[in-house]
Amino acid sequence: MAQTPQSSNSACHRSRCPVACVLDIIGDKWTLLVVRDLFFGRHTFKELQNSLERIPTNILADRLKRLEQQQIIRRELYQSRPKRYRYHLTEKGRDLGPVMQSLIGWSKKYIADTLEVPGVRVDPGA
Amino acid sequence: MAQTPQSSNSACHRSRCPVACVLDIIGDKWTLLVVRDLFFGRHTFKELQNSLERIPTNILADRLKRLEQQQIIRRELYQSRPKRYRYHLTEKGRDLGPVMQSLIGWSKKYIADTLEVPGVRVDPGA
DNA sequence: ACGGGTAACTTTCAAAATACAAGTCAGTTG
DNA sequence: CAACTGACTTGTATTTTGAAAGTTACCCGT
Repeated sequence: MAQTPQSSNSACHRSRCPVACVLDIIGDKWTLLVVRDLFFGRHTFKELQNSLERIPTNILADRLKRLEQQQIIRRELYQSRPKRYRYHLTEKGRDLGPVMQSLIGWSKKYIADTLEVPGVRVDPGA
Repeated sequence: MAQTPQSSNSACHRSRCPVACVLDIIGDKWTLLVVRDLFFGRHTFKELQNSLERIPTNILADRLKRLEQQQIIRRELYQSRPKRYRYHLTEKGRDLGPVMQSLIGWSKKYIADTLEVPGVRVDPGA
């Protein structure tokens, strides 16, 4: 266990209900889409920005910041002369896989005409 | 199958990704908390309003309206002289159970000091 | 050295969503 | 008839969002 489970729940303000707490972290329209893209092999700001739903760049920057604060993702400098970064899911982030899967399962049952999801791309270097 | 799975996905505007589609429906801070309360035995407007996180009444009214439009819940008049309503999950709504469970699972692993969740109360009359 | 291009953001500002309080409405109870 | 209840609705201030443009740091070709 790398990411210290049971770390301080500073983002948890509305109540101590586990559902409310997790929604305080990922309960919005964009956060889980960023996580989805990280699961599916997009890692740079540009790649995330160019994904299907065209997330506004200010929102993307904000969500990446929050996800990093929550230790759901990690930012890694992969080229230092023009500084370039790559984002990766931590163990805590990868553990959102089941959440993603359950959402996809519900979607496929109840929402028509959704796209086939590619398999999760586990990145080799993590 | 009562709720016609694969019904029109009118709420699905950002993209055809199943994750994006489902987030367009339940991707906000309050919707899943209302669903949680319905799972756990709260059914009237007043009961939902008095739950742990004290959702503002205008937001609650709005979310109930949307959830009903999506056929995730059903509104039932249970007393007609002073009109009183009860809200219930449909099959489509109850099928959000696994989503809720996966969220709770993640929460228990990564967020400290969350409350114990009571078992889901399956209401007898549904 | 200059102009153009790229990645990763940040800033600006209008529009939409949220939060809080108060008000409405139908009916019931004392 | 006055007070109360449940189920909302309305008004308004605050916050978040979204779209576009701007910034910074660097590379490349000429």
